[in-house]
Amino acid sequence: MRIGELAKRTGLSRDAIRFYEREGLITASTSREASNNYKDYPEDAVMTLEVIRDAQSAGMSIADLAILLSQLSAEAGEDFDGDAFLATKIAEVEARIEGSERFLKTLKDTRAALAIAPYDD
Amino acid sequence: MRIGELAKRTGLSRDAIRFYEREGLITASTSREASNNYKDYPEDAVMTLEVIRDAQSAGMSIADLAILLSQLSAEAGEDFDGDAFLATKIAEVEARIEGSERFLKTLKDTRAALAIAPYDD
DNA sequence: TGAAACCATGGAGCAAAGTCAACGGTTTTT
DNA sequence: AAAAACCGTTGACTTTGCTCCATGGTTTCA
Repeated sequence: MRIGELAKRTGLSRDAIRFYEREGLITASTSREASNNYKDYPEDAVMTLEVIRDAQSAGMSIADLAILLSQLSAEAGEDFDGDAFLATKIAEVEARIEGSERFLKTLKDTRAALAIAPYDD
Repeated sequence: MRIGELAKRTGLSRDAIRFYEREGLITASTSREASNNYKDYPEDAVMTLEVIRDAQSAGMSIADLAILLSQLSAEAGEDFDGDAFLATKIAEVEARIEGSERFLKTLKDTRAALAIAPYDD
């Protein structure tokens, strides 16, 4: 598919998608039919971009994602030690979720406190 | 306390603490004993900085935090409508946690997939 | 058959969240 | 009493993750 459709389906801007492509997070075939020089993005780019979105919620950087996505598509048993990297990232994400949940509680408590006596001046 | 101790106790850099102070997230009394011009940070700055840390895990911006912290210390019943703001932020944080958890699952699945057949080439 | 909409590339620009360096003053340590 | 460690202020700089602009070619719609 072309970039416009991909943008529509993911809700990302074309520029963001091109940026991710430059960073190696997704790939597109370019020289296919040779006629125009439009790029052709594979169907699964949609899913990859969704993973990227979630990963950013979790605080992953683009650089980390480039490594992680190569792990995702790795054949089991590369010589690169992806397991240690994955273990580190899992721990980081878990820590972030914990921090986020503490903060969520702070927000909710604050809201409750403000709700109890909203106009007692 | 002085900035050095605060930095040590929170694990933040002095520069980061000064930055947060400039942004209005914490306050320090400056003209106290008039002798030196060192700032004096209150005990509860430690806790505030910990909240800031958690808030950043949750993806809050400094600008949002400035508003939120004023809510935190607000007397119940200000005329500013903090409730709507809090509700929005709660929804945002919840969405982020969900995204993070989806991503965490992706990471764990990936790790498991790589672990099953690590060296079957 | 145009006009409007789409595409690629390259590079400049931007906001956020700090970091770093320099300067001159103050405490603390030795 | 030095030296080392700390403090405040100012302002420039850095990184990250994009966005925006200009240019020029390609499809698609009316």
